[in-house]
Amino acid sequence: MPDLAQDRMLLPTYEFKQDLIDAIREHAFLVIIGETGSGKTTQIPQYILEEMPEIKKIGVTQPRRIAAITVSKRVSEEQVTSLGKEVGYTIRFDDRTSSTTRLKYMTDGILLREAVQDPMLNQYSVVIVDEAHERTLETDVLFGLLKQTHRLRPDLKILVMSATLDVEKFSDFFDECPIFEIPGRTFPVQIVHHQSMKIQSLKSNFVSTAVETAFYIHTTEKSGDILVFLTGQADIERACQEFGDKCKELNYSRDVKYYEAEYRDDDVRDVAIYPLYASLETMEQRAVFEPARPGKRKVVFATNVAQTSVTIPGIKYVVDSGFVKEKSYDPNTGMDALLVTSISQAAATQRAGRAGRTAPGKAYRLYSSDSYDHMPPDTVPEIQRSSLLSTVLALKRMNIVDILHFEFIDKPDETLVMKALTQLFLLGAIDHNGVITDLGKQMNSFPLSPYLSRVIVSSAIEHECSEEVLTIASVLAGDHDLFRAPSPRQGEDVVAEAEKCKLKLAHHTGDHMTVLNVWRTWRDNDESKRWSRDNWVNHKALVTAKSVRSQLIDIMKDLKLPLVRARRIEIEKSGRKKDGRSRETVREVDAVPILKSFLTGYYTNVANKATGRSVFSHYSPDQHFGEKTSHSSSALVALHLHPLCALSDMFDRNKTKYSQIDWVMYMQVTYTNKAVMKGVSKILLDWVRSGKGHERIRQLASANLNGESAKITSKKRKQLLADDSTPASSAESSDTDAGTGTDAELEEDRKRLRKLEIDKIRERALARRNLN
DNA sequence: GAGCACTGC
Repeated sequence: MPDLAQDRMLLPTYEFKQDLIDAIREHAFLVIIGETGSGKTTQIPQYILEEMPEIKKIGVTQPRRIAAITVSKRVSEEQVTSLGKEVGYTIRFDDRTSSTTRLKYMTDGILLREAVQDPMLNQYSVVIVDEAHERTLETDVLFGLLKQTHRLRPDLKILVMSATLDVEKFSDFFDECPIFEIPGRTFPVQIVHHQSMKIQSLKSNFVSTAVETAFYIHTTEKSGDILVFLTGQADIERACQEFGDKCKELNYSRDVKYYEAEYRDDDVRDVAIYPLYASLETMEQRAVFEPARPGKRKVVFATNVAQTSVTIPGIKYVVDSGFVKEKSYDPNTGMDALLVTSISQAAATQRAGRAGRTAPGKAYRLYSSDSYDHMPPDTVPEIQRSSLLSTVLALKRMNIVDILHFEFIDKPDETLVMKALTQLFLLGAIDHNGVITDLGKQMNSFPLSPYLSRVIVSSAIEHECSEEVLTIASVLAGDHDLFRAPSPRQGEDVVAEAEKCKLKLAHHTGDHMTVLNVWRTWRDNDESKRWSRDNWVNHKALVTAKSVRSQLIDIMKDLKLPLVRARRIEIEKSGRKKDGRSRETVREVDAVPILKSFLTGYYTNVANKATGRSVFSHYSPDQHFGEKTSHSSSALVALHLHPLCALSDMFDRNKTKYSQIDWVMYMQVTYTNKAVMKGVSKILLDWVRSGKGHERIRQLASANLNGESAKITSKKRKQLLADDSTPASSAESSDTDAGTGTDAELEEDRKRLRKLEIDKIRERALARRNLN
């Protein structure tokens, strides 16, 4: 049995133990830099535990659930206690702490939730924010909150731990606190740049270049596994294919001396090729983490999962394409853009570092060192490229009313904040003075987007169908697709079979009721994994939804919101003509109250379909008020159905359902090379017009949403709200109702504007990156 | 006809 106590003394942090303790005693804030393997995450909290008996409780945050679990397990072993006693962890759905817990690892989201309950964080004497360099949305908000808490509770110790060297920003933010540097224990990585390649020209062919480079490494470098960073599933599958083809050629020519000579290391002629991205089934992923068999070289084509979330043992060579797929939220259109962009220097460093975990390594960058020099030093923090709806609501809940002047380490764009405030007002979560309402408080209790929370509340108190809505919301809350799509490689029969399964489960009103159908059929089949597999349903999505659902039920009970089953209605179905009679009545859940509930949250996400076309255009309710408000800017973006949507014509070869679509609501829209909606159901426009929320649009202009009293005049606010980057033509067209002009003319307009909008979105996404 | 990565009382 290994001597854990002795191992601990061998870690780089050990020789700084006393200095660290002294520094923590002396200062309220401390920044600690420690590279991977320094032991900072496991050791420093233990030093405090052991050497500072006056400390009550230590909280350590991690950006990922897995890290919170594994680290706390390790530490409880080192402390020779069982997990959950002195040392424990808390993550969503899993609390392994008790009244005796003095060291608690948790996700940053948990601490954020706790801060809403108790802004003073009274249970903690020390709070440690780990992996601060990742700059997650939650960490950034915690920074601001912790600084505020410190003013009220000067005894609270706050430690920020980060891997990057560029931490002066953290220190500056926390009153220029001292920075402690702990040497890491990684191996040197030699960096090789493709000197004649500019990153701009690489963009069109980085996949093939990456494959060639990996192949070059395989044939010329000594043993050691290869990790190739690409951007997404499509890239990765193509790369695996191309690399495999190249290797086949090579094996075919084994007898030819020329090829033989290319091997520098005779032991690794054979390769095992692995794709790695998050949506891979767990089983398919597992093999990547096992060592390759002797004589084989592992070649892994991966997304950014491999940059932060998972570590693959044995990697000696890294190929860095220089690109990443990055999500950024556009407050003007309310759309998420998911675009391939070049990475930051910090990301490049992190990728290269993956080659030196167990031995000296080598990183091949597909771009020149000049291109590297021109990359932005840091990735834009998440808070500057996300919707701030939940964040702003949580801050308002903590009575932080003036969000625009909240102390963020990096301020989000004002448009981003104003958009969140506007939407929260439209949802009824804040009032005219920017103060949270009772409804807003209820909404904040749910671990969901404020849109979905609004829907749930409404289903309980207005539309009497919370049982069903809860189910649908639980599934939609996760971003797994409910159906799995077969790869075309599996053959036409399989594709057809999958489509048949989906058609069988699809509901004619769209995705919401389809979710309910799938859920109930899954329950009827004992929640069996086999049933999911056979019916091309994503089992994981349902299992996760099940725990979410029971969590939501607990919250409903706390809030005293009733759980009500939706009414059943009798529907006449034309059955088979067995005995000459063709009718049969069935009792079914009434879709109307359910869809109406969803509309209370998503009434600004409504689109209508151009006649005979597959394109939708966004509807702005204020068209009917004859005035233009901020959110009307997206009025003419062309929207497309995601192919997995129940209403997509993929399910309906005769396109009967499809042609009957007039108005729809959607839960989400993402722009990649066009704007694609997910979670789409048919609605009636009257439901929108008669909805409560609709009226709030009119009231918007006179509200002081940020809540800073009279600091911003209403004129100034209108300016802030107005989308001045929208082309004038689009602004005008959004004022005129779709009733004027012929269909053909409108279609022309839409086409033209769609192009403008798309260029704008791309431009803005890029501009935001370059700004920072 | 489409899927970067995380997360939540």
